[in-house]
Amino acid sequence: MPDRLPAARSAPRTVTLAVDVVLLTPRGNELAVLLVPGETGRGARARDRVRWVLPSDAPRPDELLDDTAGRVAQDAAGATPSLLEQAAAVGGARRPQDSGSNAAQVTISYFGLVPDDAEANASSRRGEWVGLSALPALSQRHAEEIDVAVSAMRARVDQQPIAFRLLPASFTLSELQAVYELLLGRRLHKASFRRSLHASALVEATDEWRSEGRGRPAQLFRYAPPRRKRARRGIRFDLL
Amino acid sequence: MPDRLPAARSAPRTVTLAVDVVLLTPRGNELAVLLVPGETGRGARARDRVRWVLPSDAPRPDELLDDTAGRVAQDAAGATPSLLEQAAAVGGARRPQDSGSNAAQVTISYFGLVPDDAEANASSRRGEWVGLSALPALSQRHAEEIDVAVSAMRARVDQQPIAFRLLPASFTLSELQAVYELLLGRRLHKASFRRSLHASALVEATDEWRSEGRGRPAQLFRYAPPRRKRARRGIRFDLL
DNA sequence: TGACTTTATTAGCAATTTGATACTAATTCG
DNA sequence: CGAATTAGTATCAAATTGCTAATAAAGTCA
Repeated sequence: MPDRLPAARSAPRTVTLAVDVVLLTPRGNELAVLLVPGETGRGARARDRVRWVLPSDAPRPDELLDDTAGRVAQDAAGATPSLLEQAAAVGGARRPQDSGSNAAQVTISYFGLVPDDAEANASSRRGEWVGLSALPALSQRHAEEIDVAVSAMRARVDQQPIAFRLLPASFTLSELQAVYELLLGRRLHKASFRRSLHASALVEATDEWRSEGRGRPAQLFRYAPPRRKRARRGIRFDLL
Repeated sequence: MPDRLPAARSAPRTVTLAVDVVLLTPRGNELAVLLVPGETGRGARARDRVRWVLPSDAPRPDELLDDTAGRVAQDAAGATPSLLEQAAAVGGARRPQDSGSNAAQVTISYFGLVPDDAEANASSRRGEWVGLSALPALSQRHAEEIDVAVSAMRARVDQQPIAFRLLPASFTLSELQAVYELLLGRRLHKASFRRSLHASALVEATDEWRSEGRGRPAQLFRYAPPRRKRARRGIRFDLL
């Protein structure tokens, strides 16, 4: 009944845009996220204790968002993430703490995975890997972004074969299971894990074995996705 | 080895921001998406046939992205969507076709669900509901957005109880199954559907029944989510 | 009214999948 | 050699699933 708004898009509004990246890597028994030192400000007020922030930058002219995320990740981790996907976009309203800027702030947040070995070779890493269970004080926004990123990653774990992105070309089944447990944050049943893995034919055995100190040597496998139609299952109400 | 980029975020860059909304509603045997007539331009070149576009607008000053999406949806559908979630953000690079604008374009795309009955009461709808199987010619970008939105919606179907958003407070189990089949785009087995639904205890029976023409009357149920821990299942390699 | 159609709901059952425990295999350590 | 350790399997009961069919409660129509 009240006046309708015009169909045409209103005049474009300018905002400042930031691309944040939540990089995750295996670290011992849990996932770690890459944090970089926050800006301490030119004034260098010494009493300000170091705050940690997520790697972030604005897109450069004519740079695609995905490319910005890749650049931010490469710059911060000193390595190319083996997976980098968009997690969310937040904001719109003006942020009061953005003193000096009158524009609203929009943040596009990405999550990425960095394999262990890529990290080891990183010659130019900025920031530190911090275990998820021992995060320092972060801004509310960054803490939420990490939560959202981890959730988005976990939601993709059994939709896409992202676990293999954290492993080298050949790996043992125990390593694969450990990656899954790390990504999901819970233990998995060994026999069931191997049974469904074999049934899926996602991996193929190589003729190599690796002896890792004590215990029986493990056979090495490689990721070899079959090209078949995915079977459709019933609804999973138990996930609701 | 090469010079590292400075840690500090580079100077904020302004972009124009658009929020697109992919609204979906049940329509007979399939889902329909809400399209609005495209801008024909001031010059009104008559030979330009009407093109359809997704409802879209730029955020207003100090408006959160989610609020922008809600406003665009309300304005286009004449009703409030019962679900509205962010699907993706794309862009970054300058779009050549944006003549007159030098800024890059970023689009945040949302998907939403509009129940049948809300739609019926819509007094001020703009645009038309078009079945997904009979979409008119759309821009590449809008066609992709619809695909992404439908995929994002389907990915959430068995993660969140979004199916109930398309139904009134009480409904028959056949209606519920029909909604699921519509959302997922495939048929479901009746007995299995009811069995797992009952096992989940997501719905509770009312003492009402509805007679819908011929056939045995169906009992009405209401959505009554239990507050319990979700059971964790094994990995689903068969989805990869 | 009474047979027939239609839709809802439930039973029964075979096949598959899952979770748990235990068992065998191959290696290092002492 | 024997204990400890890690890898990989076997076995089995319980739970889940897909399917067919039975039963229930209406309408339709001769």
